[in-house]
Amino acid sequence: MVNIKEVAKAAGVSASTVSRVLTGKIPVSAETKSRVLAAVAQMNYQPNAVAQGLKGGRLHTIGLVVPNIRSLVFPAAIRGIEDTAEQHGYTVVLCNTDENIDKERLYIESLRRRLVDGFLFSTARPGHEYLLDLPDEGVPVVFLIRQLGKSVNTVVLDNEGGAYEATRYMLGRGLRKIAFINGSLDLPLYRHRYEGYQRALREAGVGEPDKLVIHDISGWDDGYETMTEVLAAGLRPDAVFATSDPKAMGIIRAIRDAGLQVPQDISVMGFDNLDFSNQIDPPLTTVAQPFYEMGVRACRRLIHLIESGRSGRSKIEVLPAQLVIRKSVI
Amino acid sequence: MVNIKEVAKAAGVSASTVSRVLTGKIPVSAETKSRVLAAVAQMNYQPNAVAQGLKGGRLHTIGLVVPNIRSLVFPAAIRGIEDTAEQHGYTVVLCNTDENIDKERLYIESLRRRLVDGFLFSTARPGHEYLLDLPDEGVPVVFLIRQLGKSVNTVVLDNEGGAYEATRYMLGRGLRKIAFINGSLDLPLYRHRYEGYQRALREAGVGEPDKLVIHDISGWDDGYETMTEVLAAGLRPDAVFATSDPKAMGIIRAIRDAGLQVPQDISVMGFDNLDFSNQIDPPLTTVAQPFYEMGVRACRRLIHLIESGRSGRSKIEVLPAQLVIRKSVI
DNA sequence: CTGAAAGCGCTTACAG
DNA sequence: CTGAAAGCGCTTACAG
Repeated sequence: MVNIKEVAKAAGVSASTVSRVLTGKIPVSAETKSRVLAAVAQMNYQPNAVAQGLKGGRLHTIGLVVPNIRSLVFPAAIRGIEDTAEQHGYTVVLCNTDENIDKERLYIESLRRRLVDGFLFSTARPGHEYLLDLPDEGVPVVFLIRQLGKSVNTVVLDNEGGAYEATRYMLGRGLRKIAFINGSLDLPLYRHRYEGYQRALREAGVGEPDKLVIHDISGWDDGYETMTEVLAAGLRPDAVFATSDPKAMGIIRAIRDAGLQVPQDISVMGFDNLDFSNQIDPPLTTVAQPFYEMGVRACRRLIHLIESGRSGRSKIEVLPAQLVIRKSVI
Repeated sequence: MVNIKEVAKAAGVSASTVSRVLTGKIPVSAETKSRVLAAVAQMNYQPNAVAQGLKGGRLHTIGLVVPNIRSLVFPAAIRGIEDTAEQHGYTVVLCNTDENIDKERLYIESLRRRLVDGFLFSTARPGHEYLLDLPDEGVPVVFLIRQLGKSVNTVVLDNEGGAYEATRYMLGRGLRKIAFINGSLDLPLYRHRYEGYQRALREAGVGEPDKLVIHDISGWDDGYETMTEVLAAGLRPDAVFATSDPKAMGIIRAIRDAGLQVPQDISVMGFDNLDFSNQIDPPLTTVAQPFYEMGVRACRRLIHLIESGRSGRSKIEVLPAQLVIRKSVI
């Protein structure tokens, strides 16, 4: 690839001048400017980003660390992140940790070697408190979807509010015995969903159903097994609130395999509104997360941190959830 | 972050020596070596990868360009790529093009500015022939999943063989009138699936069903509409071979919405074996693509290209497909 | 407005 | 085996 010296030579100026024309901050005479620009265009010159990075200390690159790229929730957010990064001239480096803390540490270590100007994490959870030290070491960091403490800038969903609305909706449909099949309470997002569910029940004067509030369930297979056990135990909720769409999918399968119908016999509420949630049978009534928007906000905030050079007061931004009514709740 | 000079000072040696200890190719006395290593460990020194990249010309980074990260097929391959890259000390930069050629060009341009040592593309298709020029310009390139011409190293599925086996299986189940709902024939992968289907029919002495071979269908909604029209036109295939799982999902929905049952009235064969294909009702019989393995092979090949520094003879590697029998074919 | 010089943090011939 | 020097390709004070 052609470098700045060759361009300078072709334009009959010094390398400094070429650089000044391209960065555009320092005045250059119109005449030389056009000469340089012509040479740049003609030689198809692109400044070497690595050299720029070495000089300026920034490579205009963002490290995005997600627990699992196959989980369907992260790809949606990634698009928002990517689009925003691109608009600001940043490139996104994607890292998948499999929820493995050693893998995460390795990535952070390797990317901190100047390859990355800042990090976006969707992997925050108890046990990962060391992430909280990064800002103090001068590394710009934003958390996304998952939160941990209050000291780091974060973009999350209003999980409590979303679960509250969904539960209220089910109560409004006359459903009373609403099972709650939840993820791990280690994650604040599942804790908050549980709190939203509890608040709605409390306000309606309805108690939590016995043996039908189950935590620590993850994914479709786990959802399937859990619901199969619930039904095998002779428990018959009016509805099941699954705190993720994959869980809802497994739960629907279990209900059907038990010879019952959704929503005629048991209603099912999901949470996420993943791409496929409209495609299954019955189309899933669920709580939509604005994944794309969360990605955009988080990325903007990070770029701001990077470019302003100071951390400022950290802020937790909470985006509203939205109930999407389809056919899985009666 | 601490730099090599500070480490050198702490160890009482020159920067050159620190570098030599760390790169390990040039002999250093055991005594100084241990002194340097101690300083490195104590100061937690990590060489600045950007400076290394500027010097050596390589940043140990791979650009991965996919058409759509939300499509469910790419995330599976990405894991294989990422794991392989990590093993070899490479980082993956993910780019999503939305099948938009301008976006693709922009990414290539920005990443070629030395940020990336080579590219992995899953976006090859007619109209993107300019990708074929990259190897000639000295950029290591490997195509993955999609192919274009024969001049670039490529890792793809045996699409013809997979479709052939699937069709043979359906014929073996006594199904004769097998509709074929396919993607765009612009992509060799769909052309090859069509050829496999044709070969199986031909060998069985069964003709292609009238009006039931439909190309250019993409995704679940398109699949749903197409199948709805087929049924509305009074056509009643014994089976439908959908050349992607999302299409199969939409087709199953359409069949059910028309008051028919899968597989009792109409069988449905998918293609991909995505994560959710086992979760839907009925669990999908489909052709599995070894996405992870394709990612591994493609990434290995690219790293080999990068490190050997020569392009060698390009090779198209074809991995076998595997029929996964579940419940959607009678 | 413009050029020559210094320097970003490394690596690697060149001497010794 | 080890240090001093040069250089990777830029950018940016420093002179003029």
